Order: sequence, then structure tokens, then C-alpha cells
Amino acid sequence: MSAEDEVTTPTNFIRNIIQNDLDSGKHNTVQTRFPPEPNGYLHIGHAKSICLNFGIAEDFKGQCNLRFDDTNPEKEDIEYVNAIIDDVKWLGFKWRGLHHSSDYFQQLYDYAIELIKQGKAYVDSLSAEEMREYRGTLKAPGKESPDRNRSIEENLDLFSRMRAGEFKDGEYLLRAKIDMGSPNLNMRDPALYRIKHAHHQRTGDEWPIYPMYDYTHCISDAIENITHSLCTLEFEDHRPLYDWVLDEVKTACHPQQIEFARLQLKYTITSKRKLNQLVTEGHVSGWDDPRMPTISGLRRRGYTPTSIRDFCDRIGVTKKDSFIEVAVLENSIREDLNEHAMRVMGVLKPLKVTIENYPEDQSEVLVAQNHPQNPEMGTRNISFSKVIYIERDDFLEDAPKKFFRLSVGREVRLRYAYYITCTDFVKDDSGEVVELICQYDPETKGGSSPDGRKVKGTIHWVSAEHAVDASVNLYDRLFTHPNPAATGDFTEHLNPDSLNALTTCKLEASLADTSTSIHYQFERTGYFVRDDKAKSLTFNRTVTLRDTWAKLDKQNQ
RNA sequence: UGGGGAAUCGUCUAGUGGUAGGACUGCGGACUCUGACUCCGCCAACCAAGGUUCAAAUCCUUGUUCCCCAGCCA
Repeated sequence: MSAEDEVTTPTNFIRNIIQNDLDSGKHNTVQTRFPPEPNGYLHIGHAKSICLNFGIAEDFKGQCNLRFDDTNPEKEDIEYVNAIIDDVKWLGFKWRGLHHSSDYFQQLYDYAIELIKQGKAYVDSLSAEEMREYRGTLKAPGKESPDRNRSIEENLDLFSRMRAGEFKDGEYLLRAKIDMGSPNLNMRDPALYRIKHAHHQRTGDEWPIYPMYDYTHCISDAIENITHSLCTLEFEDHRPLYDWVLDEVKTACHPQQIEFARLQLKYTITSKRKLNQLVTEGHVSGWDDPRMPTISGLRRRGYTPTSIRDFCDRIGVTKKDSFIEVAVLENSIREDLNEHAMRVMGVLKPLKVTIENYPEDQSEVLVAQNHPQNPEMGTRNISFSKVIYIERDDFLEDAPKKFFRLSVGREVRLRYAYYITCTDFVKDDSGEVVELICQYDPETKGGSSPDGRKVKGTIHWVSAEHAVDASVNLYDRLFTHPNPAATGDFTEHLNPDSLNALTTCKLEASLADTSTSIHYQFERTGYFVRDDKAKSLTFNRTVTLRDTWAKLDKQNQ
């Protein structure tokens, strides 16, 4: 592999900024951070941020921290902390430090006192509703609170009593003294600390007051010596406040906040609140339901870390609002799985086939390749016998000319086995075909004929006697609308067919004992992975194979 | 004129005054013991109008459209 052929992460405007900062000597190292709030599970949108932050740290030989932005205890939970740690690890990234904003509560408090002493912050007794009135509107300036010119001594006293827990929730608020007339609402004396008598998953009941995001985030970044603080577009308006706080508290380090567009995927929801709703209302089985765009859902679905990181590389990083097509994600997983997945045979919708001229009590062992393009993956044995199952879709009573599968009088190859020709079929009372009668050609063992005759179709099969019973979950998109979040009630657009649970599948014997870490391609049907949450042997379909026949078939209809 | 952002193939994305390139999708075809994979080919874009220039996606002007902001959420 030459240097040019090496797979490299495409550059983007943020990497350009960082490269410039390195070249100019503004920084001689790079420090980033991924700062989730532990109030839900990570989803594919977070993966973009993770890949960006950790990827930049890796590529510029810097470091990236994992920091839990845990300043709102009522919404946060240790369950989420642990899930997030698992997900980041699973994606394959290593953090320099694992921190919590709550680690800095004391420093944050001390800085707040400094702000008060400088006359840059004051304790306000306005109610939430009054605050809203005083804030003004998008077009009209706000007006100053009567408490705005409270004396420094009084502010200090009140703030220390807030901290001591003397007041009820909402009674007082610490606010920055900036500019009630600012066209940027975030600068109209934003809240710094609110009173919240809530139990925190890490600090317990130690703090009755909690710092706000805008105050906490920038200082936490500074404490960790972050050089580039990457966040999503909606925080652009917060950047002046980010800078204001750091300027006023005079931290030695002043990180640069840079905003990029959050990931939006068609037919998908990426909002923790809405994902949470799907879980609590029972539309899915949990945060890790394989239809969920969560990291844990994707993992259970059979997506690999490689595929998700590849996806994140492909979609790029810009400031432009955009919607990525699902096909891009599917392409990433197909590419990875095509290269690495073990090939096996599994019949999803079985149709019994009796091979009339095959000896009754005979069975034989055939050798199958585990990967057609990669002999190093070895071979395995599969059993053949008189009665087998094939895919229901592989037989058509009235088959069109281009249907290279079974129909009466047509010959196909059974993968790695023999050529068979269908001679007859059996229907049940309802008219459904329930069994095929076929003849096999003993000369074609292994799948080729001595006379060199061509057989266009090759189908997969399993021996009835040797097959294992299994359930297989076929998944389709969760929503029928390309942008469900933009509709009134997104649950109205749930796809009723997002899960097709098959319970009568017949798989080759080697699948009886497997783990969730092994990815399979069921030849001709798709990629699958074991679901160990199910009681019985169950596989989840990660993604289908590309299917040009299905496409042709659809066009003809 | 409230403030802050963004506009390039169907969808993402390069481009930073000098041949608009790549990926995904789509459409053809070759190959094939997976209608998979692989390979080959094709279709397809600079928001608009002016201006500067030998030369504009890029610089200037004026518009247009879209996104974000009025939590004691992050």
C-alpha cells in the first residue's frame, strides 16, 4: 500500500483551524473533550461528535477527555453514565481523563464569589415568570431587575446563604451582570446558579445550588486546558457568553469554541427527549432496541465500531444544516461486514424440498467456504440429506424467464451441494405450496457438473434433519417519514412494519452455538448477529444484501 | 435592518481568483457456485441578479431562501 492509498480521515474546517493554530504556534498541542450530559443514551449524532473530538485528538497527537456535564441532577442518572462509558469504549476511543463537571463544583463556586466581588454578578429575587417579562423579546430590549444594583456585601451574603441551603428552590438566583439591552438574549444577565434541593448522583446532598451550563462549560473547559471546544450550531449565540465568563473570571486558559452542524439522518430521530419517549411509551423495547439510532441499539443490531466511524468520516463536518441518507450508513456497514462476516446458510421462510432420488437414510458432509474472497477464514462442514429446506421465495409456480431459481422443470444449484431439478410440488387445502419434489444429479456433487452445463441460479438450503430452529428479527426503518421530528406528533409516523419477527427459521447447525461478537452473512439474505437478550436462539438482521432482483421485480410490477 | 448562522449534483462533501473533484444513491454493462462482492461506464451541481477581473463557486453590491435564539435545560 502506497502512502496515497492509505485511508485518511477527510479534512474539514475545524481541522483546518487546528492545523493553522498549530502552524502559527498559537498551540503546540491539541486538547479536546466530549461532554455529554448523562441524561440519556448516546445516539448516532453523538457518534459524530465523539469521532470528531477523539479523532482530532488522535490525528493531531493530542488528547481528548470524556466529561460528564452533570449540572442538572434531576435529569441525570448513573445508569446513563455507565452506558455512555461503555459506548465510547465500544467505539474504540481512549480518553485522557474521565471528568465530571461536578468535580469542579467548588472551583465554580469560588469563581462565582470572585465575580460577585468584581460587581459582575448579583443575586436576584425575581421569579421565573418575572425573569421572562424582564428579559424582553427578540426585538425589544429587556429591563433591569430591581435587584441588579444590590451591594456586593449583600450579594455575597445572599449567595453564601443560597449555598448553605437557607432558601427554597426558585427563591433566589445568581445572575451575571452584563447587558439587558443586548440583542443577544444570552447576554441579558443570564442565570449562573439556581437553587435546586436535589440529590446529585455523585455529590449527593452536598450542594443545594447548581451552576448553569453556560457558566459551567467554559470554566470546565478551561480547567481541563481544552484548546478547542467543539459543540453544535445552536450554541453559536452562547459563544459571547462563553468568552465573557472566561474573560471575567480570568482563567489562564481560554479555549476556542467552534460550532458545527449536528447530524440529522433521514427517517430517524436524534433527540434524547424523543428517543426517551419512544422507550417510555413502549414503541420500542428499550434504549437498545435494534431499531433505535442509539449506539447500543446499533450495536445490538449488528453495526460495528468500524462501520460507525467510517460513516462519521464520510458525512463530513460543516456548519450547514443537512440530512444524511440512510443509504450512507448502510453502505458503511455493508462494506465492513462484506469483508469480515462469516458466510453461512440460513433459511428464513422455509419451504420443504424432498429429493426423490436421494437415498432415504443417507446423509453426507460437504465442505463450504467461510468467505469466498478470503480463504484464510477457512471452511466448515455442512450436512446434506434427502429432505432440505429452501427459501420460499426461491420457488415460483409461474416463473418469469429471468427468474433464475426453482420452478417445475428448472434446474438450480444448491450452494456447495448438487444440482436439483424441480419435478412437482404439493399444495395444501388453502392452495399454498408446501413442498417441492425434486431430482438431484449425483454427478454434480460440490456444485459443478462434469458435462460443464451451466446453471444460472444458485440457492441456499439447509438439511431438515440437521438444521437448528431459530427466530430471526428483520428490521426496517422505524419511521415512514423522512423527517419525523418536524411533524406534529412524530409517533404518528412510526413504521408499523419496522419489526418482522420470524420464528420458524431453519439455520445450518454451526449457528447453534455462537456469540454476539461474531457477524454472519446468511448468504443471499443479509447480515445477521446473535441477539443474546432473547431466551431462544435469535438473530437480528443488521442490514440486507443489495438485491438487484428485488429491484427488477419491483420495477416490473 | 432584533441578533447569530448557512446556501455547490437527488443526498453528503471538496474547492480559499485559473479545467467544478470525490462519496452515497440512481441508471447501463462485465464477471460470478451468493441476483452478493468486484470491475467498467453513464447521469447529475455553484440560490438569484448585477459588478470587479484576461479569468469568479471563490472578491464586491443588492436580493432570496433556510436554520438557531425569549429554560432557574444542556
